[in-house]
Formats: sequence, structure tokens, C-alpha cells
Amino acid sequence: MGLDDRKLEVLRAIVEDYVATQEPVGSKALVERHALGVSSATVRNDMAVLEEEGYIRQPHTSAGRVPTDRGYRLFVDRLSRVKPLSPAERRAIERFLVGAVDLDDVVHRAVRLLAQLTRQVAVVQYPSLTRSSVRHLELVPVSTTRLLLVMITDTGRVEQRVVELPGPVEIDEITELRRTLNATLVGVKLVDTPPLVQGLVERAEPQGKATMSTLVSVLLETLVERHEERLALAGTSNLARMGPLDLTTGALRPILEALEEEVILLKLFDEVKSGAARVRIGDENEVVDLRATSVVSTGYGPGATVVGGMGIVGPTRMDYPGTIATVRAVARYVGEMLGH
Amino acid sequence: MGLDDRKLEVLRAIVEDYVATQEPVGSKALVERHALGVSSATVRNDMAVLEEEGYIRQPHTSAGRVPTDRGYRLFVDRLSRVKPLSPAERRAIERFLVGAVDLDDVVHRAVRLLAQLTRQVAVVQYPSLTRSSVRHLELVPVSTTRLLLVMITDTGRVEQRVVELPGPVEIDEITELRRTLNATLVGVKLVDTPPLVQGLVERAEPQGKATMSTLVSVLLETLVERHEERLALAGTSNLARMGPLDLTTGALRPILEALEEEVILLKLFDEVKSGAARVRIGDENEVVDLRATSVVSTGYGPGATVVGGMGIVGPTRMDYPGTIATVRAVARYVGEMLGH
DNA sequence: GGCTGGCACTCGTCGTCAGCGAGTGCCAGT
DNA sequence: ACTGGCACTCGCTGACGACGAGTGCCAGCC
Repeated sequence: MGLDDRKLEVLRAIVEDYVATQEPVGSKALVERHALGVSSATVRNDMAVLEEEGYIRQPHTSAGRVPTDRGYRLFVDRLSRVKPLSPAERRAIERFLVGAVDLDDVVHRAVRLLAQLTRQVAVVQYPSLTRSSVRHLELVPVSTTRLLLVMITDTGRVEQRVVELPGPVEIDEITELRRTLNATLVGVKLVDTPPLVQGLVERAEPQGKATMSTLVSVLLETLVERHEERLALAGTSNLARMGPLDLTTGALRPILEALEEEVILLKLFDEVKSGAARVRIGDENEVVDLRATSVVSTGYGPGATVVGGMGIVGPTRMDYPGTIATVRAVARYVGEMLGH
Repeated sequence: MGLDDRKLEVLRAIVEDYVATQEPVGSKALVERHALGVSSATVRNDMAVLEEEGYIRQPHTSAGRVPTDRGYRLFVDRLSRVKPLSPAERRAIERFLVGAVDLDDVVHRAVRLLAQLTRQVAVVQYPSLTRSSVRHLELVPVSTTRLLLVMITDTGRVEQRVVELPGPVEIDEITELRRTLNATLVGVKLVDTPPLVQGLVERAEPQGKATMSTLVSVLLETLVERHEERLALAGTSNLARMGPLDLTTGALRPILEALEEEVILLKLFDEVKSGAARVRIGDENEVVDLRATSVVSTGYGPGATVVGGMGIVGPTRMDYPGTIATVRAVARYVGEMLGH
């Protein structure tokens, strides 16, 4: 494709202006607002080429141009540098996050911060259980036939389940169970626990086998299936900002619906990596209901490990460099906080 | 005020038709759809009176009538019976709730159910800590100078906090602490705990005083201040249903914003009572941003006690009898479930 | 060959205007 | 006290023309 430097420059100008004004941009306005060094006629020729190549399009025959998803993609990949955040912004992020008292608080603050800074809908995934390891298991007798099973992970997550036992158990027995569980499981990654847990019931004393067996089944459930992933969401009201353009079409419904479906949102973080942000623009989204939006996501965690994902959902018409920078910065700070 | 039976009947008909069609209702359409036994001219006269009294109004000089907030109020208070739910609906509610495995799950299911049945935005408050009592306290050593404090309430809520101790403590000491805490606090209502907790630090052994003191301050925080109230929200996408009428005005933003502010939502449950549902129509809302909506709320809890609130937020133009019935029914079922 | 100025053309937007019709208020009659 | 009838209001719709932003293309210039 024959896109020389000036044509790329024109595309960049179109994207920037459109993002800023939310209105189709014409050749004349372009030469006025950017020092392209050529006349509007030349720009028009360039635009014709860009349109032919599918990077921009005209909403109406005689209107200005608007970037296509493909145009945004090119812009993100080759025409923009990630904006470094201002020291003031960095300080704001830090100040906002340091007060957090526990994991819940960190996640909540992070998601609100992200929504506020990007003025978009923010999503933060709680540290994934599968990627954490067991720090401690606790058994709390609630009544003679009931135990509370508490699991603490190294990412600070605490999961608890009430276990109905087949019969009454002694305090001593519980102490022994607790000891065994911890000896077997502490330090083990959650994904690796199932076989170990299975082994426990086989090696249990005959008289404690029934108890151990119920305990183990609940444990497995907690470890692997239930509540596996949790999410925090904020900034939904920013959707209303998407512009009366899209509001009238009723395109809002499906987006709100998608945002309520945890399962759908979790897909966004399927293959997040730390550091690099992933950008999905419009049609590139696997989630059909989000085809009208762009998603910027990244992983976070202490050091280079990834324990969860976070990101934002907004109109394709968004400030990519700024948003990417913000998402990455918040992710890095949250990662640091998890390292205590 | 001289509102005879027929005028009230006319008001009821207007409310019902407007709720159903979402369009201003005229005198002619009214006599056609309802067997009022009089002509449209008579209805017009009645309407004139109703308008003078402030129960209905005309959006435009030559359009049909629309109920005012005051009109809805009269309708709710005197013109409608609560619709009993169909057995099918009852069964649906029950089936949806019985599968719940823990408190989190109950609340989540309840809020989704409510949103689905009413097709509105649903809010459920977690059982309030202040109204619960302590079932058990557990101390879990995480390292030599760190404890995890877990509190279980009789409503099934589990709160946990990590406590940084001033110095290392022995296992025996922890066992003793646990014993003391439980002996003092189990069965006590959370609101009544602070004085008891204060007493603990005074009566502590000299060498354990520092430990007890940090523990107590965290405990107080957990008991009284932090995370005091939590909420679950669902059905936000139903807001988009409020009709293109309101969408265009941009009235959506403030509502979405209000829904994100937990503090604001909690106000809705300030004085909920079990059994009776409270209805706030339009202007009656203390929360300014919700003046364009109506709120139906009620309390729930085992038996006649109230441990939390739930409700829905929707357009003033809503099916009040149906919504009230649904909210009350879900609240009753959830209350039953909490009684185990 | 690439850039430019100029020009004809397209087409969406805006304001005006007339016709339609739903709905009203009022009045005279039963 | 209710009803039928009638004149009136006024928002909605569609047609129409003026306007103007923006385009594509072409001939000419460097």
C-alpha cells in the first residue's frame, strides 16, 4: 500500500481532530489546524487514497471524514507514542491508592481511579485464584457439626465457606485436620492443588475419612469452581458521555448488558500480559455487544507476574495514547501495592 | 377536595393507560378502553378538575393528559390493590433463590432476580452489620507479627482484617486471646460491642496489653466503621428502557451517577421496615438526582426483624402494584432464607 | 510528476409554511 | 348532571428552497 509519510500524517491529524471534536473533519479544517505544508486540495487527494485503503470513511457523501476501526488500528500501532503521564498525575494515582487498607479496598480504589482518570467505564479483575497460591487455611468451628473453612491466598484474597459435616467432631480432630491441610497445601499454587487434595482423603485415618471427604469436596469447590473470578466495575455513567450520536440509536442497551455479564467481561482478560496494554478496537472485539466500543486492557501483579487484569471500555473514538498510558500506570501501581 | 368516585376512576384509568402505552392519554381513548359509562365530554370535565387539583397535566396545550407525581401518589395510596403474585411467579422466585450456597450468593441472586422480574434497576443491601450480632471471632496467625482477624455474624456475613502486631506473639497467647474475645463478644449485637471491647484492653494482662490494644483498635474499626454497609446492584441496562423520551434529554447521566454512589443508595434504606414497602415518587425523593425516578424499597430479615433493605429504582411511569408485590415477595423469601 | 487554485456538484441542515389530526374547552340542549 | 356539537389550539409531518461545508476533478504551474 502506497502510504507515504504525509498521508500517515494526514491520518494522524484526522484521528486527533475527530477525537477532540467528535465531528467529521474536512480537508479545509485540517490544513488550518495542522501545519501540513500543503493545500487542502492535496489533502483531499490523500484522503481519497486513505479512504480507498479503508482507513477513513465519509458518513455522508458530502461530509468530512471519520476514521474507521482500521484507521484507529494504524494510528495506535504506528502513529502514536504513549504519552508519559505528568508528575501530577502520577502523584494523584499514588495518593489515591496508598490509603487502601485491604485487597477489597485496593481493587475498589483502583477501579474508581481508572474510571475517573480516563472518563470511561473501568473494570478491574480481582487477583485470580488460579494464579495465586495458598498462604493459610483455617478451620473455625461454628457448631458441633459445622465448620467455617477460610482460605487466605498470597494475593490477599480471603475465601470462606461453611461446611456441613456428616457428624460431630472434637476440637482435637479439628486441630489435626488444620495441621494436615496446611502442611499439605500452604505455598502451593491453586491450580496445582486438586491432586494433592484428592490424596488427602485417601491417606486419612479411617474414623475421620467421612469428615475429611466432605471437607475436601467443599475445598475443591472453593479452590477451583466457585467465585473463581470476581470483578469490580465503575464509571458506568461515563457511557452517557458516548455522545448523543450513539445514544439515540439505542446502542447503549447491549453495552450495559454486556457490562453486567461477568462472564463476558472476564473474557477481556483472558490473555492479559503485564506491562504491555492490549487494545481491541471496535470490530476486533470477540464480544459482539462490544463491537461498537474499544477495550484497553492489561495485566497486573507484583513484579512481572500477572494475577489479574484491568482495563477500560469506551467509544472507539477515544484518546488512545492517554488512555493506554493511564491504564498501564494504574496497573503498575496496583501491582506494586500487592507486593506489600 | 371534591373528587367523587368517578373522577378517581378516571385518574386510575389515566395512570393505567399511561403506564401501559407511555403516551399521553386523551378523553376519547379513555372512554373507548374503559367502561366508564359516560361520554368523552364528561370525562373531559373531570379531567379539567383533576388537572386543577394537580393530579394530572398536559405536556402540550393540545395533547392528552399525563399523571403528575401527585397523581401517582394518590393512585398508589388509594386506587390500587397490591397484585398478588401468580403461583408461577412465586415458584420462580423460590427456585431461583434456593440454590444459593452462601450469603454472597443469596444477595447476588436476589438482586438479579429483582431486576429481572421488575425490569428495573435493583438494589440489595447486605445484611447490615450494626443490626447483626457476633457469632464467632477467629484469630489466624499469618506470620509471627501478623494476625488475620475474622468475624462471623449471625446473618452469615464474614469480615476479615489483617492486623499488624507491635511484636511477636506465641501460639498460646493467641489461643488465650481468641478465648477472651469470644467469651466477651459472642452473641452481642454489634452496636453494643464498643464499650465491651474497650473494657478488654483495660483488663488485659500487663505483658499482653500492647497486643490487645492494637487488636482492639482494628476490631473497633471493623465492627463499627469500615465497610459498614455493602450493596449489590443489577439491571442497570433497564435504564435504557426508560424510553427515548428521557434518553435524549441526557437525564440518564445523573441517575447513573447516583447509582454508583453507595452512600446515596444507602440513604434509600435508612428507615426501611419489614413487610410494608415504601414508595417514593419523583419529587418525594430526598436524593435530588433521583427526582426523575420512583423508588420502591422494603426491609428484609428473618422473621419480623430487619437486617437490611432492598428495592428498585425506575421511572415514575411504572407499574406500581406489580412492582410493589414483587419487591415484597422477594424480600420475604430472602428473609426466610436468612433464618436458615 | 506532484502540487495548487478553481469550479461544478452533492447532499445534509435549517427555517418556513401549509395541512392534518388529536385533543381540548365551552355551550346549548336534553 | 350529562351529552353532542363545534370552534380552536398546537404539535407533528412533509415539502420546499436557501445555504454551506465538503468533495472530486481538471487545467495549469513549478
